[in-house]
Amino acid sequence: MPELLEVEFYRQLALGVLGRTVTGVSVPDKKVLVPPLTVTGLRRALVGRQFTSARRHGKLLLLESGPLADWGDAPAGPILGIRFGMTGELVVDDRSAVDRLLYSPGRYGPQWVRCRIELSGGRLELHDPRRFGRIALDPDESVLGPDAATVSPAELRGALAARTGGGPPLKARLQDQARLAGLGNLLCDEILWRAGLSPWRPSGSLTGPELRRLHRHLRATVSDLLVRGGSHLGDLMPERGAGGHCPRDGTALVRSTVGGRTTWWCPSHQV
DNA sequence: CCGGATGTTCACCT
DNA sequence: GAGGTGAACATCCG
Repeated sequence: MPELLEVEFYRQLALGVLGRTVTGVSVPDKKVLVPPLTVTGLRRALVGRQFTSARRHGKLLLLESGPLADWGDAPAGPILGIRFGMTGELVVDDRSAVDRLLYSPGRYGPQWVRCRIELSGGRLELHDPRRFGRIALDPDESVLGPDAATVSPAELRGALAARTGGGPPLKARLQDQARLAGLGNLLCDEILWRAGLSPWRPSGSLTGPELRRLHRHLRATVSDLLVRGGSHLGDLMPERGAGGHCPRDGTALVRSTVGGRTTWWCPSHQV
């Protein structure tokens, strides 16, 4: 997916639908709806309302809807929650937010539109070739940890704290959305590479200075790659593959599986 | 044809 | 209970 950075771009794109009225809903792929949500349920929930805000929590995009009428006491509508899975992309009025994804635009297929919300003057669509994306109403945000883009040093320390032993590998814990929301596979590799920390370090084994260093690089990497335009534009990314070398010291990168995900790291300076 | 892919979840071990 | 592993999901791409 779409990690935190891409979802943030989607959020910015979604700002363009605020204040416009939902006129219809179609769901070419029913699988995207999280049970018990149905097409008619989604339609009844949204048609006639306007989206009032676009928020993001980790990799979850949240579109809040307003009341059906402009009466002062009419209740606000539900929150539309969108998860993008591995290949999901938001398209608003036929515009996408990200230049390059794995299955990227330029290769748009109408067959990949999994959900479409018609709005006055246009539409909001979820494109998703691989069909891991999901849409829910009023998603439970309480299951998510603090957002990685704004996490404080104390919150990061808490997220990495181990209850038993040294804890799981650092990278596995950084990707645990219940502890810290928003980091995915690529961002974690880039952050750990910049911070000079091995993905295998037990998450609870970091010293005070190492925690501060990780926090600094985490925040800096997120803002840096937000400017660059995506998770795939990190310094490590071009070397992240067979035969790749560390851009910092030239050491051959090592491929491991950490927390179930392919991990590329420098055995020389990531300790 | 095969392996792998920016993710989540569940079953099954230890 | 915590944590690890592997598989499943589904589809496309190199």
